Amino acid sequence: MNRATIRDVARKAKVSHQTVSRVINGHNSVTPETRERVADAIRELEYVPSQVARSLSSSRTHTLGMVTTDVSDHFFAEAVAGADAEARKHGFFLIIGSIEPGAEDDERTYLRLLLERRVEGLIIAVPRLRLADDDLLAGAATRLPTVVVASDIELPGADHVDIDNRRGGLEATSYLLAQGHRRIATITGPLDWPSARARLDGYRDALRGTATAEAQVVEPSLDWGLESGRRAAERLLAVAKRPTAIFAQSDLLALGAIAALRAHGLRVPDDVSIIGFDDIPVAEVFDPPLTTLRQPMREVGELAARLVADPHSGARRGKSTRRHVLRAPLVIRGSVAPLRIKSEAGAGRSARIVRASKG
Amino acid sequence: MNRATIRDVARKAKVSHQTVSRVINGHNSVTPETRERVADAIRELEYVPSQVARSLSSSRTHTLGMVTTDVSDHFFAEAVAGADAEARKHGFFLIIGSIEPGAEDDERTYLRLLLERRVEGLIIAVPRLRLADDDLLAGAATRLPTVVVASDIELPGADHVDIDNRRGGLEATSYLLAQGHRRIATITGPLDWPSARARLDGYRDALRGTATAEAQVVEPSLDWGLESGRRAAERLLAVAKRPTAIFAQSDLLALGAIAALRAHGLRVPDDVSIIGFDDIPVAEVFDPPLTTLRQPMREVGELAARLVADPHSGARRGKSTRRHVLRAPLVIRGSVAPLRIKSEAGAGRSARIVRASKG
DNA sequence: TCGGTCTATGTTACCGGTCACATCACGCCA
DNA sequence: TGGCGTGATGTGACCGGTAACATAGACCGA
Repeated sequence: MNRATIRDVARKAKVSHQTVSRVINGHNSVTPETRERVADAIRELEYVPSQVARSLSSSRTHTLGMVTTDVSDHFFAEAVAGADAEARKHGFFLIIGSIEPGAEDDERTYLRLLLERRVEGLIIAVPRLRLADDDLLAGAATRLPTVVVASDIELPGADHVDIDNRRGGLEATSYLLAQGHRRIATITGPLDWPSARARLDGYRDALRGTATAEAQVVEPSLDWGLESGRRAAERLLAVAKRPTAIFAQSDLLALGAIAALRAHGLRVPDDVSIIGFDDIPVAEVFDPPLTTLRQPMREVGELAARLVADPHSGARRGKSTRRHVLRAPLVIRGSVAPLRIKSEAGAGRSARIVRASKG
Repeated sequence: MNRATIRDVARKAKVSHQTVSRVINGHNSVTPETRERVADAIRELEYVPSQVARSLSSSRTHTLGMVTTDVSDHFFAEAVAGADAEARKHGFFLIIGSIEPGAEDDERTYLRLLLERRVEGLIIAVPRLRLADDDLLAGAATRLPTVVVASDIELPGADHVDIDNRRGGLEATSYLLAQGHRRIATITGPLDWPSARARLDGYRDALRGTATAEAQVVEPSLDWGLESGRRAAERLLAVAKRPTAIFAQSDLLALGAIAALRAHGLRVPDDVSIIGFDDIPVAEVFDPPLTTLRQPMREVGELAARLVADPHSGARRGKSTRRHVLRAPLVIRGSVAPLRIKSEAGAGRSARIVRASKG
């Protein structure tokens, strides 16, 4: 038994298929009586209109496409959830092509799938996009509203939405400086991520402004994860001049680093201060509660979807590229302490001096 | 400038549109020369075939639909990622209707949207489904392959995939018993979640088998989150007979509880042992590393998609409901210690006795 | 040499809606 | 009373593919 069509309903209600269409779409010029008859037929036949046919004839799919890094990454999942909700508000359906780590070749495949499905807008949330110079993407960006998220690729016709990573890196480091720290290390993310580079730039900006500060950059080989943080911290500990504070570019890196420091008998924040980046859900309940910068990924997703879905708010094809940057606010908790000089007596003083020189 | 159609390509290549169709679909009986000419035309016109038109005429959408609880929940995101990957392996595209907390009325809307888009299979991953008795869902389940995930609703014609929560609850509690604990509390999830009820059943199963054991059930009012865990632990501490071990039904509840215990000067696991459920990414790096049961949500998603996408592996409409249950293995880390009797001397003995009585 | 089979290609209908336009009945006003 | 605007409904084409069948050579064996 196949699904009923609009003509089946029409026959049953003894009207034309067009009248049925009018009822479905809530058109005004239909007699209440007719409307009722049609509604009955729809109910009896369990008729569900075909969006497929509708899309073909109206050439509107009410669908937005999003190509994203693996959604099992919490932050991209947040962005997806935000975009999804916002898209729906504008009457769009979001369909997602999620790229698994290691399957980066799929980027093109998924993009193509989305285009074949005639999405009416495109959100590209793949930080290390291989498609940057791809014709398919370039063509898409000129055809439909396109927003690039968390990536610095140049895509004519596309808007960009991103976290202000550089400023975030600057603020994280400045905060450590303000707490009196001078020997401040950073554990970066993988430097092929634009966000990692931007945070590193911010870190350097901050240190540049402070003559006495010493930089120490550790780049983890692999990813943003715990294990990388742990290993990076191990490397820091092997150095003669141990830092008094660490800016870890992700919360997981921070947590991994804390674990490694603990394993070496160091206390956080008493011996070493740590600041993260992300504000993952457990950051708050960790011991110590992690001081970090909150990445508003949900808002990023929402903004991206709004730009794509709402023709009035930008991302119109052909328009020049606009950059929307969202700030990552500092969340102060317990993993950063003022610098303590060796003798207990000097503990508070150092911090006070810093504050004085700042204000 | 509108997208080129198959007939535009045909005109340019001086063949019929059918021949173009043949080339696109890799049909064999086309001269290499013709194929080449068509391919050139496709390239020049930047032709991308319309999946919409294709679906309409072939009545195949190659699309699976998934209705899920908010994907910003890590575990559902995992399930979605698994289902997505598996669906793709079978040549399907997964489209998702994610229900935001508080917008449960959307369940029906999204289900309907999926049906309008003529999905060829359905994955329902909403633990507390309001649609349980809905005609729309019932009709869908008889029409297309349907799998219900992590829910105990009865849906004729649908397969079920779930974690073995009861066994998980049993094993968590048994492990605490095996460590010598007798006063064991549980912090449940919200009891309108089937998984929470099943874990509670498992907990009771375990205690029933041990005459000397004492149960203590705390149900958090709201959710599975940190704050609920914290509050639940507070309530436990207010009781005269303090438990020596706690089975928290989620890792976040566990972490929240640990935070509360610490705030009261209690050490984990020295004063109170805690076991969680989930194995979230940070469980491993927490201090102490959390002993917990790993929920293989990715596998759940994969299995669900496989059942729906592969007609040979079940979920055929009309067939009787099958139940597939995945085990949640125990992951032993550092948040559970053997029961210590007040006097330090007795510490190890208690645990030894238990082990002996068990083997 | 001729019908039969196979290959390459073309022709036409069809999928299930929407769109543009046609039609018809009715009421109103000059 | 006739013309016209308007509301309710119907008709046929069309969206861009696929499916089924038709056709025209080429090859092949009897």
